[in-house]
Amino acid sequence: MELLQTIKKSPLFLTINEETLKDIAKHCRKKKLYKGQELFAAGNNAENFYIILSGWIKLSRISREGEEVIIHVFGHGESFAEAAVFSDKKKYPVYAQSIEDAEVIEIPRSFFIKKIEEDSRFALRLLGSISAHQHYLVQQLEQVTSRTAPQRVGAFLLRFCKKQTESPDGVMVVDLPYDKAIISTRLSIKPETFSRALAKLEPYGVTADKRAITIKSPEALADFCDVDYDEIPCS
Amino acid sequence: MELLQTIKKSPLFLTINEETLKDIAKHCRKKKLYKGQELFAAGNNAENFYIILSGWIKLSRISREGEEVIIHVFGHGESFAEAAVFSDKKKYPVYAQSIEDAEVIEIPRSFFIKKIEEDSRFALRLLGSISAHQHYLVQQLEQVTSRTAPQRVGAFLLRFCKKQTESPDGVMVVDLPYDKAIISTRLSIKPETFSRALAKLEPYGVTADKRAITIKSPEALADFCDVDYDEIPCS
DNA sequence: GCGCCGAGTTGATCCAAATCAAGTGATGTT
DNA sequence: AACATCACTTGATTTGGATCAACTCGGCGC
Repeated sequence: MELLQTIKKSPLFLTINEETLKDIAKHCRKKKLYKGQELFAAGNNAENFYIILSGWIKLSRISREGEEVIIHVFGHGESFAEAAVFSDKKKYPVYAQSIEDAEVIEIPRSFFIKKIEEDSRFALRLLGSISAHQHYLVQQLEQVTSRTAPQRVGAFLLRFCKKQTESPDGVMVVDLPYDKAIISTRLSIKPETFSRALAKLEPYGVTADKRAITIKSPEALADFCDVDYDEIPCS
Repeated sequence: MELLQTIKKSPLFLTINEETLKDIAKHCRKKKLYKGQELFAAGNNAENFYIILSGWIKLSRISREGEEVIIHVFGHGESFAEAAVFSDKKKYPVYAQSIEDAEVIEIPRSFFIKKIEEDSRFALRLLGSISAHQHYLVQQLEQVTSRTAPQRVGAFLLRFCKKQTESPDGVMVVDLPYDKAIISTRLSIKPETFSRALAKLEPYGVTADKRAITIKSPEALADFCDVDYDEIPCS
């Protein structure tokens, strides 16, 4: 049962025993979304938070002029909207939309509060999760404020792209997770700028073939982007 | 006893009874800081979070080139560093420094975890507080990404400055809380740009006299800055 | 095979903010 | 009173990214 497996692996439920996990699985709902479908709108009452079974969900704000700012993009196994659900106003501050066909687990606040009352570890797990989101936002604010477009693109490649291959000499090939237009909006640059920024990384051994990006020198790229090499997943 | 009064008023301890509040006050430490003193550094073990008794504390990151990015500034009665203390790594991700002579209440994580275990409302209060911080970061990311410098300055005047006076015809005078250099760094613009941006708000009825800013038409300013007028404190 | 559409790229130009430099006025020290 | 320092402002110039336009290429439908 895929839902139970995903719950088991979620950091939200670390250290929780199997019986309780099964009980949780019973109280959660699966929800399927097609590409572009809205899960919730900014201002909606925040009754549920979510864990992703498949696909990608983007959280965004939209200005009065219709300009979209992507705050975060979440993928398989990740949770989101916890902060909104436990905020004082209990309203979603952002729009949630699926980038492609997706499936999410919906966890009701009322149910989770009962769990917290039974066992405070649930609260601590939740705090851990929200803290990770907050850390990400701090990083993004720093990136947008003090890094150039090429640095931001390079940091994205190193931090958020799944490795396809990695050879002993350090050369790696990573996959862009979704359309370049989504990536560029997430990095707060325009698609034309994304193209130019990617091209500017060629001196650091970066070449692109559709969604497959080859990085000949990950450490040089990390240095250029002012990214801690130790922070890169699986490096 | 000022410490107890501040704790009483803190949203972290909303609905907690007087006896428990007194007990909490006993387990917390006061800490005095002089202007420019560092409270904690990025990477330090996060053992305590804080509530401010007096003065201002800024949280910032510093790039390899030494450029400072101010993530947030906190003032009287506000709490900070909760997320770091309850994160998985339990390390501060930012530097904390006092902008001027300040005094803070230090709350140990171990003590607070005991409180959570005794009464889950402590966890819910903490979640509310961290959610508010996260909401602020989302707003900042949106501001930096899609608003011009004058819009950001105007939004700051409306949202974060204490009202000195407000007359029946809507004219208000607000005070800048600290140096313009700190404000400009917080808004991710340079001091020269801050000066020019402030001047550009004159058509919206904004005039400055040292730290006192007169806003003849707050609603027009709110409209220009794409700020919800309803969101402005005490409007 | 052809036409259309979407995703992405490239070229030319513009502009908001940064950078660099110099100046002003208030405050603090001697 | 004189001088130094700090906070801030103003002027001139540069620049990274946006904007606007046009193009390329691959996928899809007929």
